Amino acid sequence: MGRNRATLADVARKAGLSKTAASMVLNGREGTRLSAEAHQRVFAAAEELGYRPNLAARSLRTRKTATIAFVSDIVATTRFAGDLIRGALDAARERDHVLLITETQGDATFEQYAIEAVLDRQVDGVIYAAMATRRLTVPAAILGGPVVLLNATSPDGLPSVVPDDEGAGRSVATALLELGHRDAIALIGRNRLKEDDPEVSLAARARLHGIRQTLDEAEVGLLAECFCTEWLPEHGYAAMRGLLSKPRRPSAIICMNDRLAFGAYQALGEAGLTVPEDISVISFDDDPIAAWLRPSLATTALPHEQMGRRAVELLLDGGAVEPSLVAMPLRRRRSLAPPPG
Amino acid sequence: MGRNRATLADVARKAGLSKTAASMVLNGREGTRLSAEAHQRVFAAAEELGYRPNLAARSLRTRKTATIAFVSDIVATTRFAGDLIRGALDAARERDHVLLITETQGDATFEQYAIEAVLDRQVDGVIYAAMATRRLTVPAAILGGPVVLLNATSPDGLPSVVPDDEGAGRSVATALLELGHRDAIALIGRNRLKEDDPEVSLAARARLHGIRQTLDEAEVGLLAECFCTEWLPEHGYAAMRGLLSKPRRPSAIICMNDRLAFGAYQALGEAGLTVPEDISVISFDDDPIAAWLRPSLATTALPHEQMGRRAVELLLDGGAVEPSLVAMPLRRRRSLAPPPG
DNA sequence: AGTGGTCGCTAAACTGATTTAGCAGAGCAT
DNA sequence: ATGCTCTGCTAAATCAGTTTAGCGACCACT
Repeated sequence: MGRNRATLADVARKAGLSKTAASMVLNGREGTRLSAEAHQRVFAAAEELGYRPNLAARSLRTRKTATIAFVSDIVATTRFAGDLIRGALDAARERDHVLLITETQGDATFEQYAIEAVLDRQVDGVIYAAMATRRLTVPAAILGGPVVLLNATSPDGLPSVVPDDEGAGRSVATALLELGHRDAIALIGRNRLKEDDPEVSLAARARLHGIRQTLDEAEVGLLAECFCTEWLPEHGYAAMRGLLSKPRRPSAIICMNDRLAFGAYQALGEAGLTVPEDISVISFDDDPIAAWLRPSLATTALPHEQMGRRAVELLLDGGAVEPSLVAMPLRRRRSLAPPPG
Repeated sequence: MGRNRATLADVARKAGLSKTAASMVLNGREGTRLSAEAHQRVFAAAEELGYRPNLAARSLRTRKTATIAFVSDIVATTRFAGDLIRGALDAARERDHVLLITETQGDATFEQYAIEAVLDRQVDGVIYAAMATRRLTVPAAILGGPVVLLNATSPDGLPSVVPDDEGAGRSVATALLELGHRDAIALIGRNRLKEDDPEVSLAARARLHGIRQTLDEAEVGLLAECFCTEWLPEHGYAAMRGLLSKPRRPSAIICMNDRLAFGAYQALGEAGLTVPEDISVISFDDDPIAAWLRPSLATTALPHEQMGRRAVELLLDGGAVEPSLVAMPLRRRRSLAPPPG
């Protein structure tokens, strides 16, 4: 790859100057007393030779690589990972940096390996990302340089970027209250594990808290709360069937994520009920399926792209130490209507 | 990041040997005449100092970086990208390599930038990936070193890895024939643009060809073929409604991808028809929603993870020049049944 | 005339590895 | 005693940049 590229020495020779002069000119160093003419000659030579610096050589001296490590537990399995990466990629490009991506798959050996691999390559900093918003402990090895946690927080007080799930909970509840829903709001997706163990999830607790807080302020109680062992369509389906078997039918359903809502839609369809005329549905995440459902599903979007971007900014530009909360915008779609009757 | 790491010189000093000796021992060079004792002393010293080589220095000399560039048009917008990357990541790790990921967003300027950024970093090779299987022309700049096309082919005859869409077409048609479907099979998702322009898609034509070939051999014709401007749920929905408005109802539907099938399910549900008792459905991709649908959707899986892996193997280990076809396994699920009546 | 300062530039050191060329000593044959 | 080979090891060059220290020419001032 890239044999016979012109070197700085070539440029210097062609410009009739020393390597030192060429280096200084090309790096735009202030305060050198090189003549305007020398500048021109160097630029012309570099241009003509198609000179591009060898970054390995440069970083050997400067210990900078313009490379950021993006270490995550699981890249692939969530549809969101791509957005996280894309945001980071964009922000990195704007700052002339590039991303070295590795995955630990939640395995300690792989993690060890991944960390060593990136540290050996002298990355300028590490973004340590989790695919589910949660608390985690970062390996000591990377603490030697800048680190930003993405979609995670840590007890070490490292800078971090997380979505504002609590705000999303408030948005969701507010949206229903504004439509006039009061005592017949049901919740699908309670989950003790996710709510109580921050190493599993921070989102569940925050979403629930936001919802509760808003409803409490309006002096509204939940009609029912369904527990689900996982947040998958089948669990949403089962929960919805359970709700429909009860005497009082809810006027609105809040699902803890879109996949649950997808399952709820299926149960509603089978029961011959119509969204939103019979029941409104709203949820969290803005998974692509939310827009594909009929009727389209109102939800609050996980701002993954923005989060990825923010993480890079925090890493390179520095910034706040307290967790950086990124707003989750409400997507108003057709699954919302005033309560029937 | 990684200040005060031990250098090779430190190891050599501690072992009471020269840098040369230390280097040779640590690289396991054959044919050096260094004593067993010298080997031990070097290993011990390296271990004790926690020595890790500075890869910038090494690659300055060797022009190898153990780094592969993964350049793609669009990482984020498809749920599949993650699998492609994951497969590549795994294979790279097994070979002690690491992935530098960049995205061109289909923009020529970004592409130029991305290519320069990775070449400047002296990557050992480039994987050039497309998110939709298609033909493309790779930028001349990367032709200086090893290149593998992933999910794409090029006129240059570069090594490439693509899914076996034609085989998938045959699997799909065969599955229906085996169940006894004959003259009432309809197809959703014909698309002239995708079928005729290889720079847009190679999959559409190949899938169609596989289906046709198998049906022809069984002397079965398609009951109907619906054209769709895009392969999104709404188009599948519209197509399915169209089919249902005709006098003869199909016994089975082949959708060109799972999103179309999702839309078809919605139309079937609204029409009060049951899958698979009234109509069987089968499609392509194995999008996560396929398993989530009720009933679960039979489909042929895009083997993205394997493809990513294969691309890295081809790049590092060399191999066949003709396009490497990766099989698309059939996922038999509940949406299949013999024709009614 | 001597001194000091500024200007415009360069030689050489330095980064941390790999690699080439070759040296000192031992053993052996002549 | 001399020449030869083999063993076990090392000095120094090299990769392509950045950075430090400083050199010679010219000018102004005393």
